Amino acid sequence: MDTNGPATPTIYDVAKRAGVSIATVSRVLNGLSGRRSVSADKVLAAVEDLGFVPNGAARSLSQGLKRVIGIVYAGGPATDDLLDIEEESLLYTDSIVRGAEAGAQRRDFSLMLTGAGPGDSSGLVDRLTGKVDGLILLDQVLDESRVSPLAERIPVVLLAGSGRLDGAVTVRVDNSAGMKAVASHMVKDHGHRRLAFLSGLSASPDSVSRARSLVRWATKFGAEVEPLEHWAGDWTSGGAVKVVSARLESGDPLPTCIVCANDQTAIGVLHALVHAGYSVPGDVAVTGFDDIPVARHLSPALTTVRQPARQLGAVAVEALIDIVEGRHPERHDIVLGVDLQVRGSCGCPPPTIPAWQVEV
Amino acid sequence: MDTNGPATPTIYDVAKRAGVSIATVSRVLNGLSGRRSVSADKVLAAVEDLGFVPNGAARSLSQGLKRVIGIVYAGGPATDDLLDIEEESLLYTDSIVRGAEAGAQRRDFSLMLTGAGPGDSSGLVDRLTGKVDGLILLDQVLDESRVSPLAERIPVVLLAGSGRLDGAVTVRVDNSAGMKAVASHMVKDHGHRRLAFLSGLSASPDSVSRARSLVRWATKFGAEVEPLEHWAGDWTSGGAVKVVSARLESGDPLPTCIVCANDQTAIGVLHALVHAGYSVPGDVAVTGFDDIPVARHLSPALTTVRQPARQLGAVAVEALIDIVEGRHPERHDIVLGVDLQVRGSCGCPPPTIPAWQVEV
DNA sequence: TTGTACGCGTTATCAG
DNA sequence: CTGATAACGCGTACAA
Repeated sequence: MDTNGPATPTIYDVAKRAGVSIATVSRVLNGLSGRRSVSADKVLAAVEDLGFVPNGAARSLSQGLKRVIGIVYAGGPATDDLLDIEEESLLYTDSIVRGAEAGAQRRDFSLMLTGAGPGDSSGLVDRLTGKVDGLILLDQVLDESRVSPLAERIPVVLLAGSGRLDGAVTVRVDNSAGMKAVASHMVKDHGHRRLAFLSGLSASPDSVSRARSLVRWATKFGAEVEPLEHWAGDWTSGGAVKVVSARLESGDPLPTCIVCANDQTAIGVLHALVHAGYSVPGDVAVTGFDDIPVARHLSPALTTVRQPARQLGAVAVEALIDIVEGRHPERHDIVLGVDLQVRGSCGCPPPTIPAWQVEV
Repeated sequence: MDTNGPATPTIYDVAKRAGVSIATVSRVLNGLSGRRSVSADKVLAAVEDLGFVPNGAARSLSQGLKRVIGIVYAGGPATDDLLDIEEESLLYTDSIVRGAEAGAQRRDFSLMLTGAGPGDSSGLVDRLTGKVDGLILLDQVLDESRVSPLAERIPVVLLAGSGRLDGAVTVRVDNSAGMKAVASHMVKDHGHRRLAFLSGLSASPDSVSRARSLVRWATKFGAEVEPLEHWAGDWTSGGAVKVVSARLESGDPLPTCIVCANDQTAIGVLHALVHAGYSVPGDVAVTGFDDIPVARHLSPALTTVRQPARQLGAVAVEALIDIVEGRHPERHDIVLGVDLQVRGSCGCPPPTIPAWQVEV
C-alpha cells in the first residue's frame, strides 16, 4: 500500500517536475502565457504526468471568489419513509435545481445543495454561507424577516417570494396571469359559476397570491368562489384528500370546479373525488398549477398552469452571479410568464396526440 | 451606499473587537475552550455583532479537508425544451440526490451537484475534483475505464455500476432479486409463457444485469424470453414507443408480457399499446423497474420493482465519507435490496386502498 | 518571458 | 488559558 506516496500533487510539484517556477505553472494553466512557449509544453506534460488538479480552496482563498453558489430548498432530511408518499411534490423543486445547475455551469460556477427542514434553518444557512459566494432561497425556507439581515452579508436571490424585499432580488412566476387564464377558461369557456380554490400553506406568498388572483378574476367574469377557509390545503395530496373529505361530510353541495394551488393538491382531489364516486370532469372539473411531469399521465390528464421551472432556476442563478460579480441587476423583481396547458380534467376533450408526443 | 463599508468580517475583526487574539477566537468558535470563560462571552458577542461567518475556503485550506462531496449525474444542461418530455426519467436521479444530501448533512458535509452531458465529461469532473473531497458518480457518467485512474487521485463511489471496479466502491441494487421476483410473479402466478424484456441503453450495467437475470429466472420457471435484439430501448418512454411500434409493424405476435428495464420505458409501452388498441393488462401485461412516484398514478397502476433510491444516495455518501476520513470500508460492493410492488398492470386486481394511502 | 515573495483567512503548534 | 506565528496552495504584483 502506497500510503505515504506522493499525496495529491501541488503546484510546487508540477513546477519542480517541469523545471520552472510556480508562477509559470499558474500562468500556463490560466492561459496568461504565450500560446506555445517551450516551457508551456513542459508544464502541460508535468500536469498530465502527475494528474495535477488545482486545489479549489487555495484558489478561492487567493482570489476571494469561491465560484460556488448555494441553493436551499425546503423539506430536507425528514423520515425516509414518510416523504416517499409526497415525493411528487419535490419534483417541481428538482426541476428548478436542474435549471440552476445548468445556469451555474454556463458561468463556470458550481452548485451547492442544501435541504432545510421545516424548523429553524438559520444554522444550516450560516454553515452554507461560508462556503459560497451567493445564496438562492426557495419558497418558505426562511422567514422573510430573516432574509434582509442575511442579504447584507451575502448576495441573496429569492425564488417565489412575495416580491418586494429589501436587499434581495426575487424571481417568481406570474401567478396573476396564470389564474386569470384558469378563470377565463373555466368560467367563460366552460360556464362554471361556483368555484373553489384549494390553497397551499397559508403562509406561502405563492398560495396567497394565487388565491387572490383567482377570486379577482373569477368574480370579474361573473362567477363566485367559495369561502377560502373551507378549502385550506397544505400543498400535499394527502392534505387535499382531507379537505375534500371534510367538504363531502359537511353536506354542502360541491362546487362544479375545484381550482388547486398546485398539481400535487390536484392529484389528491382527483383521487378523493373518484373514490367518493364522483366523475371528473363530469361532476366536478379540476385544475392544477405547476405542470409537473406526472400531470399529463393522470386520468383524466390534468389541465394546469405550466411554470417554467427549469428556467426559473436558471434565471435565478444568472441574476445571482451578476450580483456576485459586481454587476447590479436592472430589476429586483423578475417575473416569468406561465401558460395554461389544457388537457382533460377541465372538461375539454383529451387531445388527439398522445401524451408522449406533447411538445412544449 | 456603503460600498466601502466593512467587507465581510474576518477572524481578525472579531479578535480586535473582543480584545483578544485570533487564536482565542478560533478556539471559542470550535469549542476547544473552557465552557464559560470571560473572553468566550466577549468573542461570542463580537461574532454576533459583526455577523461573522468563517471563510470556508480558508478553513479548507488550513485543515486539508473541504467537507464537500461532489455528485455527478448524467443528463446535464441539454436543450431546455427537449428534456422536459423525459423529465420523469430524471426523477429517480433526483431521489438519489436527495438521499445523498441528507446523508451528507448528517455528517456535516455539503453536497456539490454537477450534471454531465452525454459527451466527454472528464473536464467537468476535473473541475469538480478540485473543489471536493470525494466523488459520487451515477450510472453512465464516465466510462468505467476512466474511473480507476480517477479513483487513485480522489475517493470515488460508483452508483449502479457493474460491481467489481478497481479502486472505487460500488453501491447498487439487487437487480437479480428484482428480476427473480418479476419472473416468479408473471410466470408462476400469472402463467405467462412468452415474455419480452425491453432494455435500457445496452452499455449500462444495470440494463445488462437486469436482462440477464430476467432471462435466467424466466427460463428456469418454464417460460421463454423473446430475442433481446428486437427489444432494445434506451431508458426513455420515447424510445419504448418506437420499439413497440416496430414490433407491431413487424407482424410478429406480441408476447403476453413485457418486462421493462425501468418505469420510464414502461410508461412508453403503456401509451403505445393503448394507442394501438391493446388493453393492459388484458392483452399484454407490463412491468417496470424503479417505482418512480408517477408509477402508482398511471392507469393501470404500474407493477414494478421498487428501488430504495433515497437510501441508495445516503449509503453512497456514507461510504464515501468513510473513505475520505480514512476509514476503509468493509465491502467494496454494496448491494441494496428491492421489492416488488404489485399493482394493476400485471393483471392483479387493483388494490382496494387508494393510491394516496399506500405506505412503504 | 521568467522567478521571488507576499497575501488571502483559518487552524494548529508551541512558548509563555 | 492565552498569544505570536508557521503552515495550507494558489494567484499575482514586482523585479529581473
